[in-house]
Amino acid sequence: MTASGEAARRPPARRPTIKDIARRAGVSESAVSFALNGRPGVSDRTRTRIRRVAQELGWQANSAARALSGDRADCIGLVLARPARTLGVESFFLQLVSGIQEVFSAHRTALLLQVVPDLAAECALYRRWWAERRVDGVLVVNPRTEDPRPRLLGSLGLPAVVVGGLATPGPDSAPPPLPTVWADDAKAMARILDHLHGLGHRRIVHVAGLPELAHTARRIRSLRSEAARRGLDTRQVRSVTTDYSDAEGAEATRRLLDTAEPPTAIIYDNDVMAVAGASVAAERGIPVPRGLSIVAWDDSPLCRVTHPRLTALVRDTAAFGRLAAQELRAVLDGGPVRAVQGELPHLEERESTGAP
Amino acid sequence: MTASGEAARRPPARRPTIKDIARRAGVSESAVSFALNGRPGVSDRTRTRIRRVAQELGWQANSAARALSGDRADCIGLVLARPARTLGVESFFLQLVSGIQEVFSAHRTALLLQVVPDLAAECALYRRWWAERRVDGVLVVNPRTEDPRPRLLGSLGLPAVVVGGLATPGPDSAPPPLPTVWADDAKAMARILDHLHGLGHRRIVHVAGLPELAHTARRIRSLRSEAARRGLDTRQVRSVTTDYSDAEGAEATRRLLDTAEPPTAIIYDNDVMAVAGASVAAERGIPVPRGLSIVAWDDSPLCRVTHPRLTALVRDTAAFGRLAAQELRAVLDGGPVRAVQGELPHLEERESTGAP
DNA sequence: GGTACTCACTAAACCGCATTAGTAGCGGCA
DNA sequence: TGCCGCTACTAATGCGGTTTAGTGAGTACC
Repeated sequence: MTASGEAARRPPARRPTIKDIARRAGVSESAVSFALNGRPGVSDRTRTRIRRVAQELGWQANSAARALSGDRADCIGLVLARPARTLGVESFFLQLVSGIQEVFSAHRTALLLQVVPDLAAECALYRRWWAERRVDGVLVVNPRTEDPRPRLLGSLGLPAVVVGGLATPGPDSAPPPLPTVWADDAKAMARILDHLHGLGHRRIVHVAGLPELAHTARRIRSLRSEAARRGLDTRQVRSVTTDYSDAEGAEATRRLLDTAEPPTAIIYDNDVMAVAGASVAAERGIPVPRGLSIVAWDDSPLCRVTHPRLTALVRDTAAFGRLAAQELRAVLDGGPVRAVQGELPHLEERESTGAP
Repeated sequence: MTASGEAARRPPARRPTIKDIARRAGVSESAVSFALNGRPGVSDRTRTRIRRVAQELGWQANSAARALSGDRADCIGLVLARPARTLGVESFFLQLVSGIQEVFSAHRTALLLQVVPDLAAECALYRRWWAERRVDGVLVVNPRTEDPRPRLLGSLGLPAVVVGGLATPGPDSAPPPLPTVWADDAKAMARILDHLHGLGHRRIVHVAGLPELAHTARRIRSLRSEAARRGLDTRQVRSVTTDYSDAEGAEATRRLLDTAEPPTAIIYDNDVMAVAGASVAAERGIPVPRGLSIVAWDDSPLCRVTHPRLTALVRDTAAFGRLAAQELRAVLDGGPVRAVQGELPHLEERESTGAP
């Protein structure tokens, strides 16, 4: 159903160019360019006058023209390769984007965001952006254990920063390392185990996310080594993987609770699964934390609205986004390839964890 | 803490231009342009040959050059004016963005996303994008009851589509109407009231979102008129407003339950507040739905992980995004200013609603 | 056989800016 | 007086496309 209206399109105001400024200030276009870009070649008096005229006209450089002559796009890209199904359950991405923006908007650099169905589409998009010179660089999220992206971006020469840990290179020879910002999942996992082990838990299961993601692998590895270090039985302290959805989180919980020796504590890799797990416990009449302790990896309002409230690993995701953005800026400025570590998350102990 | 590495920057492959294609195909640059854009002026034989060469070289038009000469940016913008605090609690935006992308990526048009703190910053950004010719058009979200954006965008001549209902014009004279895609909140509210009233509820409160948003006003108005139509007491069927956060949702619920005649049903304007409300009921030992029925406006995994699961108004947000994107495309193609209606949401009846 | 017309293509201008290569004017200095 | 070097500018070129204005060859027509 539509209601038509008049197009009523008044001719839009013409956007001023440096030519307009030049004419109005009585100087050449080059003088204007020098003046506005802080280049030498004009007197202070003239520079001030030109700047005032530009201000009056509300001039802003045409981004296309600037990109064409300057060989920059003043734009960076972020691709989200995700099945639509799991999109937007977590607050993670908007927070991250928000942090990224904070840094780049200060540099008049825009953020191109694209959601694609899978990794192949993501790679194709990088190729296109590169060929089109759409972006000056990209932020790569969700690094995988076998990741084709570092190799591709390296060969294209498209500056990139990997967000969330080092992507493990693919099988064929050594790809160029990409600059990275990462969180210390090992220490975070150790922190959680300290907490649970200290409370007396010996049967602890980690309901992890997608197995192909690098950070999932890191967390699983870390759980195993931390368990070993504490002399815990690795059949009773282990990880299972899911697709991050509430459905699989609940399903995994049911399966775990149905075993002969069910875990006394479960660590969920995101907030949604943790809440789903708590819900399964409630459905079975298992008291939390007495019958089952629950930890959520990543805090959110969700963790605070359940009963009991969920103990959660709190990260400042926006800060992580800022860090990633700063690193990409540094790389664009010709900085070295580095691996920068984000701040260590802390465990917010709430009522969902206690002695078994 | 950082670990340095070698810059190891191999000289990136040079990106091919039409000049390269022209040289290799033995024709002029104009011929290449004609051939690749489907313009007349080259024979079919030559056209095919040029296309093959372009393919071989992996050529893609430099977006800046095309934007400069074609006076388009092949890019649309979306600004999110939100305090960082309330960012990303709802799944709404990523879903919307995902739908928008689907349409625009098919047209090789990119999406520029920016998060800003407030409306003033949003307006400033529109001005800048316009002056910089960064975008061909924008999608305006969260229309307000008194909204400066239609007037601004109209005066700039920056094509725009308002997502989520007609923005009520500001006080000073009539601003140009903007094309819109909207959801019928009135019918949706009527549907919810049908359900609750049919179950026997007479004291129904609507915990709404931010009062300055146009859709909040529409829902409040609609609740009032629907209540009147059914002869319900408007002191017992009413709305209260919040900032959408779990905290205010919980707080509002507490206040409501503390009154002499507490509501027997509450309608929450988002999923997070609904879950928070359910949590407050649990904390007070009020059984849901026997002691309190709960409806969430917008479904999400959250509504399915609580106990009992929440009755929710289900909208296909990605589809709404697609619709908005299609409308903006139409406007960019010179279509008329219209108000297009999205599909009517449906009420998913779950266990959180029942007879009082 | 000359003119008109079409076809397939090339040359050149242009989009708005950055940058490089001049150039005019002037003071200093031998 | 002539030359140098500096300042403050202007002219011209290029970025990579699109588009307009030619241009030469071939064909149709009288």
